[in-house]
Amino acid sequence: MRKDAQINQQKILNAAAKLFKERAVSTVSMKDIAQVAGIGTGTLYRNFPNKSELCMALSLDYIQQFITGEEAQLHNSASSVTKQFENFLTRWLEFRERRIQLLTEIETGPSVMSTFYHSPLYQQLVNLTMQALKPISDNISESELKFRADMLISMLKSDSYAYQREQGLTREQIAINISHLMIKRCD
Amino acid sequence: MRKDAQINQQKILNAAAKLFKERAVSTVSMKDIAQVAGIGTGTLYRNFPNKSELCMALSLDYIQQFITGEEAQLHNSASSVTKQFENFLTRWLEFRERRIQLLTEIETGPSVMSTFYHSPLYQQLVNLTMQALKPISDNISESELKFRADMLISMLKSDSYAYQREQGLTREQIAINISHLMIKRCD
DNA sequence: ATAATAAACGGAGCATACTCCATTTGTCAA
DNA sequence: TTGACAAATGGAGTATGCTCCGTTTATTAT
Repeated sequence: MRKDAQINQQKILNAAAKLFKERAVSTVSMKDIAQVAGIGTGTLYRNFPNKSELCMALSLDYIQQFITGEEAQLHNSASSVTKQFENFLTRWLEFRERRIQLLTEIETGPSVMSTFYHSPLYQQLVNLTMQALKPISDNISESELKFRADMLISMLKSDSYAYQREQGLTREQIAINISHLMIKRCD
Repeated sequence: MRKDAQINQQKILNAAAKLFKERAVSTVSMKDIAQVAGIGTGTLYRNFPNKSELCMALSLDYIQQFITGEEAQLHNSASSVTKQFENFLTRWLEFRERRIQLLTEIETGPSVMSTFYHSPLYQQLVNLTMQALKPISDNISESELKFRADMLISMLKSDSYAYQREQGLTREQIAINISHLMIKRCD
């Protein structure tokens, strides 16, 4: 990679981060970002083919941090597996709320779902979710575990989650409902 | 409502249906639709505030038919509740595949998720899904049943479903995995 | 019939995502 | 150092969703 290209990529990321701090992500246009970065829109689009992918790049750090934090927690088992799973869900929902604008942009990108699902970001998320699901899923094949992780992530996407909140459910109630749904109880 | 307005609304629906038959939904622009309908774009947008809502209006009939058909089936119990639920899922997935373009347009509309979730279309879907879930969900509150219906619909949205198919799962495998997930088994 | 008015019309115009390609620039072999 | 060229640049241009508002039209009261 040429040196100027690398510099421009950094300029873009800085400009986007700056603008996203100042105003709502959805109100920042690609032109704005190019302008603040001091480059042409063509250059912006070569680096990031669309706004969603730019947001993905910006989310990488955050997600990384979340995952690292969770992997540390996962085996600090101070409570029942059920409680542990509920806590994991709650923290994931907290994270979503904190980064809701970026995540919404990523998840609603035009045809970017195809990109998102094939990104390392998604892979890492699936791996973490599988680890969280494993203790509460006895006798389950690896492929079915993967399926459930995909479904769990799908259930908690921005739109769906926002709708549940709007219906009056709290974060905790959602976490509990989800855990009831995912945990095989035999009462 | 003024007579001319009603006529124009019908002209729009006809034009859209015609164009959507001829080429992919995503390649048909609102301008195209207005042109074929023989009206101005302003008129088009007064009738349908965006493409997603136009697609919703066009889907109404299809969904209605599906729901009517299912309500007839639901109580024709020739098999176990589990099998019945699996069949319901399979038919829902068949329906999705047949109408995938319209449904994708509806589900990925910009900020239209808020509209979609509050549409009668979604309410009907939730009601049907709740009916299908009820026999396999013992001792569950009405609100939790609603939650599960929401989640089931969320899991099977276009993006998520397309991803699973791409991963190599067949429609039947997806139906089975979902039913494993939703049914409380105590083996 | 006619006038008054609210409702609907339509297309010019705007904003924004994204593309195209003539021009510039960094890199590297000779 | 210099020449050649692949790589990168940038902004004009295109497509499309959507809005605004001056004009037209259906309806209703008189």
